[in-house]
Amino acid sequence: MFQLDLKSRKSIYEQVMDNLKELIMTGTLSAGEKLPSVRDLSKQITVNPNTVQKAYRELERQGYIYTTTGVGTFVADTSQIQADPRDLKAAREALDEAFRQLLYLGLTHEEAKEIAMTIIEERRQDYD
Amino acid sequence: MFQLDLKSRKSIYEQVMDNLKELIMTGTLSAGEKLPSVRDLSKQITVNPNTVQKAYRELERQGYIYTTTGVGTFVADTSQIQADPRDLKAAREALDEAFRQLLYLGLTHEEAKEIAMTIIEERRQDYD
DNA sequence: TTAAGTGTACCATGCGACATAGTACGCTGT
DNA sequence: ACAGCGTACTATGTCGCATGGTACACTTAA
Repeated sequence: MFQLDLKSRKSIYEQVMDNLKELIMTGTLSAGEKLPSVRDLSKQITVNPNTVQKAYRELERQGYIYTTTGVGTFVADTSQIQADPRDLKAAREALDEAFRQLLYLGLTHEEAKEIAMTIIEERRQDYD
Repeated sequence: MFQLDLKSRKSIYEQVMDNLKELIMTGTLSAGEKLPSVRDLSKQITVNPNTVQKAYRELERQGYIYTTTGVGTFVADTSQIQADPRDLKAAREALDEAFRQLLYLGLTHEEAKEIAMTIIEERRQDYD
C-alpha cells in the first residue's frame, strides 16, 4: 500500500496518517472504500497493530475515515471535511518555518521563492 | 535576547539555533559581534548550560558562528556560508510537506498557493 | 449457533532524544 | 593569580514512541 521510512524523524503513526491522507485526498482511495483492517495493515507494513490503530483513531477524529464496529474502516466523504483552525495555523507556521530554513541557508529571497514555486506547481497536478 | 516556547514540539536547542540564525541572517547580529557566553545565555533564557552549548556547537559546525577558546563565541561572516546539499534537500522536503498539509485540510490548490505566496512575501522585507 | 474477522481498550516493557544537574579541565585576558 | 570563557564527561529523570501481549464487544458468514 505504501512504504515507511524508519529513519525518518517523523513517527510511524504520523507517516501512516500522511500516506493515507495523500491517497484519500488525491482520490486514489474513494469515499466509502474499505481500508485494510488494523491487523492486516500492520502485517503489510510490518509494524505493531497498536501503531496502526493510533493512526486510524486520529484519522477518524479528523474526519478522513469512519469506522463501523465489527465491520471495518472506510474512507469518508472528504468534501465534508472542514479544516480545524488550529491545524490550519500549524500548517501555515510549518510553511513559514520551512521557507525561513531556506533563507537561513544563504539563499536570496528570490532564489528561495523560486524553489517554493517549483514545489508548489509540482503538486498542482495531483489535487482538485 | 529572545523567547522560547516550552510547549513546542521543537526541542529547546533547536529553538535557540533558529532564533540565532534569524538574528544573524537578518543582520540584527553583525559579523564579528560577540554572543553571550554559554553560561550567561543559559541564565537569560533559563535553560541548562549544556543545552545552550549544544546549540552553539551545532551552529559552529554549520558555519554561523565561530569560537575562540577562552575568549568567547562570535558571529561568523555569513556570506561565506555555502548550503549543505543535505540541509537544502531537507528544507525543500519540509516545504513540500507543509504545503501538502494545507491540501490535506481540504483547501484547493489555488487557495493553498495563495496562502503560501502571502507567507513568502511577508518574509521579503527581512532578508537581503 | 459457531467461528472468523473487525474495532477497541488496556497494561507492561524497552528505547531514544532531550533536558537537567553536577563536576572538572584547559585556555585567555586582565 | 584570578575570573571568565569554551569544553567534556557522567548521571538522572522525563517524555513520546513502538512493541508485545491480552482481552472484550460487535458483525458477518458458514
